[in-house]
Amino acid sequence: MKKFLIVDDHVIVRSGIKFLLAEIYQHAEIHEASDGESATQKLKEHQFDLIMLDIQMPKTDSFGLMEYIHIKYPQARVLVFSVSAENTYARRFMKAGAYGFVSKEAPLEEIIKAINLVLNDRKYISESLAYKIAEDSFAGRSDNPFNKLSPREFEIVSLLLNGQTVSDISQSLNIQTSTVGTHKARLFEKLSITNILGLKELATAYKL
Amino acid sequence: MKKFLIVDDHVIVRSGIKFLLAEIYQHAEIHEASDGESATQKLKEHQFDLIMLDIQMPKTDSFGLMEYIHIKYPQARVLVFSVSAENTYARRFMKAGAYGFVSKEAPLEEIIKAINLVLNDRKYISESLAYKIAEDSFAGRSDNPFNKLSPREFEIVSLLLNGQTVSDISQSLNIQTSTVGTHKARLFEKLSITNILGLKELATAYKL
DNA sequence: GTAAATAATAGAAAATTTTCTACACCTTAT
DNA sequence: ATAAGGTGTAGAAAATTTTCTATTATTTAC
Repeated sequence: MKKFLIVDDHVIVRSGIKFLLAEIYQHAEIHEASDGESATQKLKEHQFDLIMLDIQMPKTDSFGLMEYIHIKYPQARVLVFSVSAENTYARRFMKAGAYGFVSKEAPLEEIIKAINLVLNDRKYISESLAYKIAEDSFAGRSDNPFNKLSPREFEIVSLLLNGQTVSDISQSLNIQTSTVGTHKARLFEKLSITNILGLKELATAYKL
Repeated sequence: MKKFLIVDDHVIVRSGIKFLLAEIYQHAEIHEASDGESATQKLKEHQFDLIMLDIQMPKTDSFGLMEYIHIKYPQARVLVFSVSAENTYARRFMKAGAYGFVSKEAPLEEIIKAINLVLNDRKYISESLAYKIAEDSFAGRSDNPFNKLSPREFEIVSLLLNGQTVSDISQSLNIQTSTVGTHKARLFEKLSITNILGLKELATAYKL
């Protein structure tokens, strides 16, 4: 009989996962924890086969919890859940000993697949995420997308984040607006974003 | 027999709610929609008693959906879900015809209570939220600059923060780009900002 | 019950941004 | 040494956004 632990602060999400697990593993014993503290308590009391860990919990350092589980209970497999398919997090968690990483947005089949694989000691990350990671390391780059930019492009990123418009920038740098436009278009392309908010998000994510 | 519709982009959350509803209402007919489009489709096909609506969905304007439901299917009760207990949103949704507003972080009992009340034509908001709203109106305060905005302006703020351009919005809302432009200019003026990054900052500061 | 303010809407013109194409100048690798 | 690729630059055209002005409801205030 398998033992599961679900760590997530939202009762609705826990129920959803519980329901899902109960469907696949008829005789499973399923426990829940809504924060790091109750999770460590549960870990003391039981020996779990699989831990489903949400990574965004307000009062809990889920990364710390991940490391703790990996050191203290290395036999337990951890499948990490996140709201958005975010590769920065994924890599760190996998490195810290997680066995799988799956987005809450993923279709049911993918989630089930991830659970089954992880329970059989195979690692799992979604295809799109795998692709992203592969793409990054293939380029021999660190994962910081801003490294792809040329000096001039990076300069323009700063000004853009400073709230300057294309024409402001063309004035500051004494170049034509079309030149600024070209730089902007090229850097958006390189960063795979479509608007200033995307840039802001990236900059925040990479603590620029 | 009650008919329910769950609108949420996360399959896990939908399952959680579904499971919960099925427990309380044994013979309920429960439908799901993962975005605005499939939701409107479902609405055409069935007459729902209760609609559980998540307010943060990437590709969907949930506020617009709320208004649409209220106008097109006024008999349907809508219970709005949000990740964080956020009062700015709550008030607007209630005004737009929602019957209840509950946080995903709320304990199960509270969620059940909300569902039951709303199904019996009673409105529901959480105690903490009620308190916040009361506090706000007591102080008669305009502390939150977003309160200065008209409903339409606020709607446009959401879409703008969602990364939509002026023309995207004009399409979504079926109005002219110049109209969107006017709204945008007016709301920028009211919020004393000059660009989208300022809006993003404000939104972050006020936990919008 | 009427006047005044607020809200939602656009048409037209002006301003700005984006796109497309192109060119010269560096590196860099074969 | 030459081709290939990235970089910085724009002109011109196209597309989008902004601004200005104005109309029509709707709400609010007195």
